[in-house]
Amino acid sequence: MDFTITHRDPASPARAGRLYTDHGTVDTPAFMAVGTAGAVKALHVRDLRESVGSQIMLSNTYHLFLRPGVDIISRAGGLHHFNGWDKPILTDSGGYQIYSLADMRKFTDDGVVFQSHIDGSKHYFTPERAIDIQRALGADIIMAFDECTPYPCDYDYAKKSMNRTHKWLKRCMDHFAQTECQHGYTQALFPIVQGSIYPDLRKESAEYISGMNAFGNAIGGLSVGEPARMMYDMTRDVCAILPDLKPRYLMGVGTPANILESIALGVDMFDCVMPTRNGRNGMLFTSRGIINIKNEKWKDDFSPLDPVGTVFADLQYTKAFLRHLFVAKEMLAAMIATIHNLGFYIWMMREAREQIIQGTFTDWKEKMIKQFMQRR
RNA sequence: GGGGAGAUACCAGAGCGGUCAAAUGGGGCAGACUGUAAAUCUGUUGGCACAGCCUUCGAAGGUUCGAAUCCUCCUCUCCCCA
Repeated sequence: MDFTITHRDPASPARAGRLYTDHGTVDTPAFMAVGTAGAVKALHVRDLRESVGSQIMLSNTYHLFLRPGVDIISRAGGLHHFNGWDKPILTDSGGYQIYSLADMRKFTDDGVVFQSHIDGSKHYFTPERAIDIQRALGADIIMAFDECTPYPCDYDYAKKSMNRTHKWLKRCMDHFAQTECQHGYTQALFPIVQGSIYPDLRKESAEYISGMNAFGNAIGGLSVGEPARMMYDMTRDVCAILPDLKPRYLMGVGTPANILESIALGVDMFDCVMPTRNGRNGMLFTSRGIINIKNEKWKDDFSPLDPVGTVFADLQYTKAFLRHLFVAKEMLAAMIATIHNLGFYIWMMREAREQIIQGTFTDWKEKMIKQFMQRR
């Protein structure tokens, strides 16, 4: 695996690069579509690849562990073989579920007991186990087992949690070094910076994480409800410390504006459920702003979804028809919205990359963000 | 022809003398959603000069301090028997 920065924006820390994996190349800045259970909801891998143009997708250790189970995926030859996506995959470690399933978990001395959201059964995750599972799943990039703190989070807890994440990281790194991918290709482990919204904790965490000398590094614990300003401040502080030549991954971000601002701070990789989930709920990200396609005002708007969109569905379907599909609760509504939104996100990343290469990123970014501020 | 049941807000359907502008579903409208417990959740859904007032429960009369709820009559619907 390799990562090269090919261009730098003259007016900001933004950079364009290439991430090389055994399953192909990822141009950065990159957005990863979220396929929690091994599938991007409402989308075929063929459309993810050919229509949307994704180069990498994300899946979740916790969900795949519960269903269908690690053994099945391992016997299938790894997640790539199981779900038919032969390009790069990143798996989250289950750390986020410690946060989102907060009322169904219990910390012990060296791990976390989870209660399954599916059937209530109890399962024990440790850093070592999270690595073992991700070795068996076989994603190209795997994540350290961390705790994502909520917002707001008091200082003492943030510090305690950060220290626990650091201890877990050490165990993840050690266990990672002692094990191998089960499917014959290279995997990289990304550690995760925590520290909530406290600059000194973020600094401490970023320094600790940098010292682990991993292939790439992630920033976690943001976009959990804090003001965007805070998120940018934390991201800026952390990026200033993380190794310049290694990929930086801002986990769970975000809105188009969040992503563009974070690219400008030197982030290379993103993932977010927003284009898929919000799409299924009727929110469309278009080149002319954000729209709620379920609103009555679109009922007789026979213009294409996005006249300058890059996905076939953008010209194939009208706003009025897609609104009708949502109102009628047709499955096709979710499919069209998903392919459109992901197409938009991927287009935006390609364009951002191109603007960095051309040296015009900063001006372009400002113009784009103004467009996203407007709701139509 | 005989016997019975019923008409309530956009729809279905509770309510059966005051705490009813009227439960609950559905539908409509709007909002939320950031490493997915989410094809989900929340709000709202008679009018207005909106902590109050006005007009509503098939129509018209009546009883009562007070009626969607009781009585009379009218109109319409459905069911059973022949």
